[in-house]
Amino acid sequence: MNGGLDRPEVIPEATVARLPVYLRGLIELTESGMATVSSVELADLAGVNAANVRKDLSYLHAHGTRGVGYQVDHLIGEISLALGGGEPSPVVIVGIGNLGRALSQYDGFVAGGFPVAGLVDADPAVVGRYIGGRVVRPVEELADVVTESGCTVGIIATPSASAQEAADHLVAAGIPSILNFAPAVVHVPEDVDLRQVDLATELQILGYHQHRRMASGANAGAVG
Amino acid sequence: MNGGLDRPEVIPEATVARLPVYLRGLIELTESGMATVSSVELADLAGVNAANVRKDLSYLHAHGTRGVGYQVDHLIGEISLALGGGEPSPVVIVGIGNLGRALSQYDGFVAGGFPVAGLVDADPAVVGRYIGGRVVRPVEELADVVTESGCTVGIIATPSASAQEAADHLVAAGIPSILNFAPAVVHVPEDVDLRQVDLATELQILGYHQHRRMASGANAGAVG
DNA sequence: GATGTCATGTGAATCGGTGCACAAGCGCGT
DNA sequence: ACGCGCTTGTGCACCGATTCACATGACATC
Repeated sequence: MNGGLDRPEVIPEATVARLPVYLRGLIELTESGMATVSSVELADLAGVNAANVRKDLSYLHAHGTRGVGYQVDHLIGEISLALGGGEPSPVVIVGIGNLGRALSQYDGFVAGGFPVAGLVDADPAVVGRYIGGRVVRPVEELADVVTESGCTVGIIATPSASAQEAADHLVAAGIPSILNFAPAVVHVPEDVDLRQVDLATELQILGYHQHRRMASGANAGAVG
Repeated sequence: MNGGLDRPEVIPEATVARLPVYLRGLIELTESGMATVSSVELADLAGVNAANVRKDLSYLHAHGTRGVGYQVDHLIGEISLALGGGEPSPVVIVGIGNLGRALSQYDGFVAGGFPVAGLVDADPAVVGRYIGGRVVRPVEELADVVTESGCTVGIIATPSASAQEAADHLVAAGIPSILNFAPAVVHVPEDVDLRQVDLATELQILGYHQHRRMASGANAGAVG
């Protein structure tokens, strides 16, 4: 088995989450003209431990040279390959409110290989409007939008109450990967990959730490 | 020691990250008129394991009643208390581009106890404009904005290149909690709490899973 | 060609988190 | 008053992730 492939079958989830950060740092290095990078430098750039970087990279083809470091361009190629094969994955945004509009014009998406290929909304008052040169289509046509543009990623930017409905539409349209910005828990079949980005939750986590810092600071002066 | 307090000194980070999700579910339950909730129901609502819910709640004052469940309103009070003491924490947004504008009008913030108290930007072309009834002030006045409104949370919505500068400004203004939306690693003193919300990274993580699913699906037909 | 310096790659210990499984306990119906 | 069913609270084992520390190995210099 394995057909002669020496690429590891699976990359730990925590490593996958760091690869994009490494990639960004490496691209910066390329622009600075650096040809090689050590694990210590890359760790500093990504804000993690150096041994962690080395172990992460050991899951890829990306072998470094002892005493020298890693070849930046080779590393970029390997990480890009791992993160989707270098093929762009068009995304469709469901829910064109404040957030949806901002996301549809966010240039980080296309730069990262995720061009916005479609906008849909359930509100007839929004359907037909043009946002950044793209027309908003009705949610009923979601399956068509997906078929036409080959979208593989869906972004939910609806109000919380409509999030589950939006997810159901995306799943029905055959979208395998969903990014949910609505502050609501949505359920999807287990073969669909769902990630949650929750601004309010992040703020509340910050609030907890702040609260605790003040409380323990007043009592003991120790923070952790 | 402990002065008679029976509240645990520290709540695990993973638990803290789930508390806001529980809180949202509990508020929904209140609106439905439910007075009590079992760990199984709450777990289903939050999309986690029931034993996990019980263990999480055991870190709070929130004791349930065996055979009955937890009292919804009491639970809401305890979680709110843990997550910042119930006091609203005004936020200041640095960088009023597409994302900053969307965030400044995002109603989830004020609903979660994080009213937007100030907008600042480094671009003179943006300073002075009104967004949702609030004027954009120059970044040089950040310290004044913080002092006037009592902001305790800063949101970085600048381009990546300006993120570190924005963070430095926030730190200098005495902000203890920062939420960074820019796709860049920023460094802050260790007494400052920094959280990263990176849309591009999230998409790339989705891209990895998608890529792997296709690759292993073509070879072995097994997905994990 | 030998040697010293530097950085990779990894074994192993540790830490935090998760989830099962069960004992303890509360309330309701009979 | 008694027992049954339901739910909490938690001990324990498992798992993934992190980090230290060190052996391995390459390059440059003399």
